[in-house]
Amino acid sequence: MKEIFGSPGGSLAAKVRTLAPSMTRSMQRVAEAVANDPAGCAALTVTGLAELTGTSEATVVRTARLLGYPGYRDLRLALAGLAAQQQSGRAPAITTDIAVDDPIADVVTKLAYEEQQTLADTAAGLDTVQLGAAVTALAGARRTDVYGIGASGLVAQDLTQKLLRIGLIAHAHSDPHLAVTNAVQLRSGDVAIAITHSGSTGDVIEPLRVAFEHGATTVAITGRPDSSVTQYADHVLTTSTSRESELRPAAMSSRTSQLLVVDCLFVGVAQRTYESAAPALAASYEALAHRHRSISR
Amino acid sequence: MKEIFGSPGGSLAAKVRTLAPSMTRSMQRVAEAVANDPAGCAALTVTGLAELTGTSEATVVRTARLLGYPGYRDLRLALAGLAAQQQSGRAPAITTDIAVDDPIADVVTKLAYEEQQTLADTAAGLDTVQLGAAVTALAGARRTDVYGIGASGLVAQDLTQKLLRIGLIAHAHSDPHLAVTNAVQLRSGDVAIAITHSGSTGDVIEPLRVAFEHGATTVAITGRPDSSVTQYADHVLTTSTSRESELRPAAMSSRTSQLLVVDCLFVGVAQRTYESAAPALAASYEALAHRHRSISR
DNA sequence: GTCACTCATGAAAGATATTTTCGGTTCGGC
DNA sequence: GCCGAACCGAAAATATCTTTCATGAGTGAC
Repeated sequence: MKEIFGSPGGSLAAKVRTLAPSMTRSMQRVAEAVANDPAGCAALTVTGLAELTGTSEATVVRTARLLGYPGYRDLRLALAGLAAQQQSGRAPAITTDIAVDDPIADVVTKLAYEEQQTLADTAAGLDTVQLGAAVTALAGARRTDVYGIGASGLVAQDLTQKLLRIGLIAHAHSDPHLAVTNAVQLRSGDVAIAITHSGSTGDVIEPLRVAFEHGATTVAITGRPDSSVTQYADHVLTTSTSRESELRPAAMSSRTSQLLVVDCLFVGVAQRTYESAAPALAASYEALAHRHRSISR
Repeated sequence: MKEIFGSPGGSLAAKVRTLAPSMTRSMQRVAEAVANDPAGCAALTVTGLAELTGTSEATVVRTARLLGYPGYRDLRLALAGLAAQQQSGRAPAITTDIAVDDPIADVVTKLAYEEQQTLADTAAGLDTVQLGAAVTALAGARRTDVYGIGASGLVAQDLTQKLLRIGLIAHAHSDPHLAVTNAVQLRSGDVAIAITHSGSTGDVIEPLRVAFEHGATTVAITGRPDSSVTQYADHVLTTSTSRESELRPAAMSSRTSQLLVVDCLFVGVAQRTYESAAPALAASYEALAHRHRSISR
C-alpha cells in the first residue's frame, strides 16, 4: 500500500475512487474487486470476474469502459501490467546470509545476488592501468606460465585454456615443484601470473619469485594487494573480497572475482592480437562443432 | 539502477535464447518479435502477431506453448506485465557488444555487466524442484561422479573440490574412457552428473548413459534442455545461454552459469548435511590457514 | 537421382472469450 | 397504482483463440 506516488496502480485506485459515485451498485462491486486485487482479476475472464462479483459480463464490460478502456480485454492487460509492477516493487531484501533452513529457491536467489555483487565490486575495484599493462605483457609474451592452487588452480587453467585458444603459449601449474622448475626457464619477455586469493599461498609465491628473479614480467591476481605475493609482482590485479558466511566460503566469491579478471585479461589480449586471435578462435570453434555433431543425435 | 537483479526482460529473453535452438524457423521469428518488443506484441492479437511475423496463428500459439504458457492469451498477459516493468524500470542496458577497439575500461564494464546478466538469467530459469531433487540425491549418495570436458571440466572439478570439502566422496572425470570405466561401478544410490553446455558432447553423454543404465541417479547441467544428454538424466538443470559475440565466446557465459548452478548444488547439499558439513568445512579451513601462514610471511 | 518419410507450416474448422443487444426488473415520482 | 428511466443480466453476435488437418519442403536411405 505504498502506491501513493504517481504509479499506475495509484492511478487506477484513484480513478476507481473518483468514478465510484457515478457508478451503479453492480459496477462498484466490479471496480472494487479490480482495485483490491489487480493480479487476481487479471487471471480471470469476463465471465469469471462477473461470477466473482455476482454480476454479469455486460456489467464488467461497462465498468471497464467507465474506467477508460475500450473493453475488458484491455483492462485485463493493464491489470496484468499493474500486478507485475507491484510484484517487482517489493524489495528483494536479500540482506541476510544464507541460513541452514533456507528453502532452495532462496539459496538460488541469494547466491546469484551475492555473485552479482562480487562482480560489481571487482569491476569497480580493478585498476585498468595495471590491467592494461598486464594485457600488453601477455600479448607480447613468448610464453606464459600461470600458477594457482586449489580453487585458484581452476581459474589458472581457465585462463590457460583461453590463451591457448587464441594461439598463445600458456601453461597452468598446480604442482609447486614443477612450477618452480618451469619458472627457472622464464626470462625477459615471458610472463608469469600468480593467482591466489590470500596472497600468501607459498606454493604459488615461490614460482612467481623465481620467475621475477629471472626477469620475466610477473602479474599477481589477489584479493590482498598488500600481501607477500605482490612484492614479486610487476603488476597487481586486485580481486574483491566479499564477506563470507559459514555456508558460503570466501572461495566462492573469490573465484567469481578471479574469473572476471581473467576474462578481462583474455579479451584484452584477444583485442591486441586480433589479427591472429580471430581466426584461431574461429578454428577452434569449428573443430569443436564437428566433435559435437559427430557423436550427438 | 536496481536492474542488476533479475532483470525483467531478462527472464523472458533468456528463455527465448535457451529455447531458440529447439524452435523451428517460423517460431523463432515469433519468439524474436516477442523478445524484442514485449510491449508492442502485447497490444496485438494472435492474428496481428501472426501477420507481423509473417506466420500463422497456429505458429504463434505453438511458440507461446513452447515458452511455457498454456496459450497465446497467457503469453500476452505476461508480455503486458513485462512491458509495464520495463517501462518503470528504465534499464540503462549496455547494449553493444565488446568491440576490438574498446578501451580496456569498457571491456571490464561490459564483461561484468554481461556476467551479471547471465547470473540473473540463470537464477530466473533454474527449476528449483529439479535442483532440490538433485540436492537430495547428492546428499544421500554413496559416491558421486562428475563428467565435464574443456571449460565444463573445470566446473566439474570445482564441484568436486567443494563436495570433498564437506566430506562427500566425489570424483571429476575429464578422460572419457576412465569416466566410462568408473561409471560402470556406479549403482543405485550413487549420483552421476554430466556438465555440458551444448548437451551433445558425446564424451560426456556416454559415461552418463552408462551410469544411468547401472541405476545411478543422473543429473545433467546443460544449456540445451532438449538435447541428447537429457535422455539419460533423471534431473535436468538448465543453464542460461546468452548471446555471444566474437570476442566473448559462449563458453564464458556458460561457465558463469554453470558455476552458479554448481554453487547452488553445493550449498543445498551443505544445508542437508549440515551436521557433518559444518565441521568438515571448518576443518579444511583450519588446514589451509595453517598452510598459508607457514610459508608466507 | 529417386523414393519414402518426417516434420514444419498455414488454412480453416472448432472452441472460447468478449461485446452487444434487448427485454425484464427495480425504483422513484406522480 | 401507473409511468418512465435507469439498471441489469441472458443470450445472441462478434472477435479472438485453439485445434485439426492437408500440404509441401526438406532429409535421409537406397
